Amino acid sequence: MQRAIALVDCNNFYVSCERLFQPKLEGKPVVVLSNNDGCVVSCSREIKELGIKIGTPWFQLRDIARQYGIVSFSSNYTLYADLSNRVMSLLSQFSPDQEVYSIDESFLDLTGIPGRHGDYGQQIRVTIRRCVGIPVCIGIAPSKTLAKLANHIAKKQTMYRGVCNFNAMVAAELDSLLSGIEVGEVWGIGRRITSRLKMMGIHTVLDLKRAPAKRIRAEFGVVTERTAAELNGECCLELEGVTSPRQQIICSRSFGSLLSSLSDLEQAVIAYVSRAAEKLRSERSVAGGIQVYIRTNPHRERDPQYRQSILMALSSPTDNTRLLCHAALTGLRQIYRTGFSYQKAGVMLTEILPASARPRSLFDDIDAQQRSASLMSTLDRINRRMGSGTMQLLGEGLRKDWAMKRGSLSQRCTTEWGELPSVQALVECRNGKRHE
DNA sequence: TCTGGGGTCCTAGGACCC
DNA sequence: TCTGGGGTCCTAGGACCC
Repeated sequence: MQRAIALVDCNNFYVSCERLFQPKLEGKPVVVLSNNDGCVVSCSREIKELGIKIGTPWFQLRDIARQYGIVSFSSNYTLYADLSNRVMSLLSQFSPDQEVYSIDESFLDLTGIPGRHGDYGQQIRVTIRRCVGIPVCIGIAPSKTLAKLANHIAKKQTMYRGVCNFNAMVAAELDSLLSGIEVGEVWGIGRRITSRLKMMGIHTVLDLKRAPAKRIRAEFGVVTERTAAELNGECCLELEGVTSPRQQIICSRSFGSLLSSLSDLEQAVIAYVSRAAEKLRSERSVAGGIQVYIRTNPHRERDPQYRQSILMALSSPTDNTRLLCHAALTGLRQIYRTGFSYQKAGVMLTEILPASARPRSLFDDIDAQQRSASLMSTLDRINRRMGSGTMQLLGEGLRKDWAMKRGSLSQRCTTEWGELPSVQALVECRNGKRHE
């Protein structure tokens, strides 16, 4: 039986989330910005039509934004994560085998599901739109890589009405579609490989599909070889149903303004370690090492530049925020240099293993460990219930001059009682939808 | 003035061993 | 003068993804 893998991808996901509660923004140019309102990370169709690309620094768009009345939002991850969960949970009802690939994408295995998969795809679209309000497009194909491309076409070519099924096409039709797509659009073919492929005369997806496997292997390695095989309909990448525990947890951020004092950096590092440790405990894991790094702003070429990182081993793997902070601060003091303006710091938890597999030592202080575990779980419970950051280490500081800028943040409409939309706003939402 | 954050996998090369 | 071959493990860095 032919494999049928569907890729469901939300359209301009962050922008769609914002529009959901402000339907008057339908048809208007809207962008969502990264942390610190730095770069564009999601943009509406109207923005793409203006030639603006994802990743463009926002300050470079100030003039054009005024000219075209662009509406901008700071990123509201609480809102996006909640709406994503709703989409994913609905999608899980359409297939026994789902891989949630990212916040706005999910693979579904449709192999063996009876009926025409194109119709099934339309049914999925309508359901997501009606129940959550987010528009999605769907690509269906025998491999994940081809499903990605089918999705790309479903988004670009309106004649497919949001669902493109490669499995329903004859070979010549498919090849003609593939010959019209640049090779850089392929999942797994990034900027570097694209330019090297082009030097070899491989420009389109069809060119890569037809390239000799041995040559691709020799030039680019096993990963790209697999990608090419997937283009030929060979399914090399299986769906990964259960998410395996992470191997590293990173928390890093640029500061709202440049920092130079060690004490400011210490506050930020304590805050980042706290976030990372919270994630670690939520996965019931412990970490054996913690890496800290700091850097100046590489874009300010005239300023003296410095970047350094250090990996600290822990005497025994732990999930305790205070122990992790102690290691991180020891490291930070070793790499800190005076005379620089720092723009960013980060911490990375490594050597992660399940808490149940933590090695025991003869010298473990069982009492102290139990007290620490109970302190941490109380901390997490309070912050889950009362909101993140309700209870924190004093070392994070209270003023947080370094905290990131989020100038145009929307409400957390679906997760905070205090930020629920008013009845009137909801009526406006509904009326807005009717006009579509 | 202002340029994000969080991940994974693979490979090359060095250290070390027999 | 001529200096092997094969294996493992670790780390840093590159490339990719959203």
